[in-house]
Amino acid sequence: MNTSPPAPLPTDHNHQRFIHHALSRAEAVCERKGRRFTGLRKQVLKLIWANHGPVTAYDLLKELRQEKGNAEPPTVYRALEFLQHLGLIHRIESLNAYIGCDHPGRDHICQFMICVRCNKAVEVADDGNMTSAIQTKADELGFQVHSQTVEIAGICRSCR
Amino acid sequence: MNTSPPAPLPTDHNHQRFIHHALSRAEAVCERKGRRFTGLRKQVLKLIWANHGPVTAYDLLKELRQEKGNAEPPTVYRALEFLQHLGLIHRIESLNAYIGCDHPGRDHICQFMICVRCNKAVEVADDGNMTSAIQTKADELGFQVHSQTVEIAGICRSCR
DNA sequence: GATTGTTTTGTACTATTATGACAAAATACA
DNA sequence: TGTATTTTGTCATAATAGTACAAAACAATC
Repeated sequence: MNTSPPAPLPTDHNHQRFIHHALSRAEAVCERKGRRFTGLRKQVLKLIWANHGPVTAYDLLKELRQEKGNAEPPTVYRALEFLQHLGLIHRIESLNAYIGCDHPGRDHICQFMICVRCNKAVEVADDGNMTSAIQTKADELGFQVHSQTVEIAGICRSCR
Repeated sequence: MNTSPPAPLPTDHNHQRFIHHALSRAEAVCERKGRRFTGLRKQVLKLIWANHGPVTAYDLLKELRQEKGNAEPPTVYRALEFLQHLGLIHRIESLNAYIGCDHPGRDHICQFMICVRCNKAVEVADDGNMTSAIQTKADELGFQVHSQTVEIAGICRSCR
């Protein structure tokens, strides 16, 4: 995944602003929850957003090493865990990869459509249909839902 | 996962018959698709069914070693890949584990409810609601669905 | 501002999950 | 039976993830 450096897309300028926005949002979330948004955590979140798609922990590790010379796996995994707990990023199970969350802040359900061609993943804004279908099924079974992993693989519009 | 030996449940006798049934079904599927249901593949499928829940590849490797003395990872992974391609087993991404398929034979969508307490996973018989919710969303986005991963974590009825 | 307790980070090490490559064996089939 | 194909064995290594403990940074209080 993402073995090439972040592509300088036409939208790159926008993307910069987007990253910046994500970072301030993150700062606010940390503030609100009384957690520290340390340099390291910020750096990792920034790297995640700088990648135009899901990134693996070891991709991030490489990038972190380029930026700060040293870094070991636990450093990355700890930052990822922190960010994930705060809902600032999501882990995509079927890719062993991480991606920034489009609308963090409150607890939310998330679902991804993942393009097998361009490797992009988009977080779907659920209108409630999927979630309620799942909930209905769970209720039938007497199953108490804690969390859900919904990852749809296929070909995205621009790759068809 | 499943570090303890397969528990001799009260239903164990039924379970034996269940395993047997799964194996003959598998044989039929292979027949129909012109693939070989070799001793090794049968053995792996049997081990999967013998476990009362999702099993990891390395769990299977251990068990395989006990039964036949030698075995290396590729042996297990190859068998798993084969079985998965034929729809005889599913991989549960969020657990890095495998489980027998309840109703193999035709291509089908599958969704799991996974209990975080007892580690059992049940394959949900989708009545179409979830799938159609996903399909609707995909259509909106111009996304062509290839496969889906739906894994709901929580507490099952008997663990509540 | 120094002291102390807590949180975060660095670092070495290890565990777990998965694949590549190639030779040997088994099987299908002409 | 001989030959092509598929499957398996085996060794090596890659990729992903976590433990444990020391050092550093920080927060809170005196």
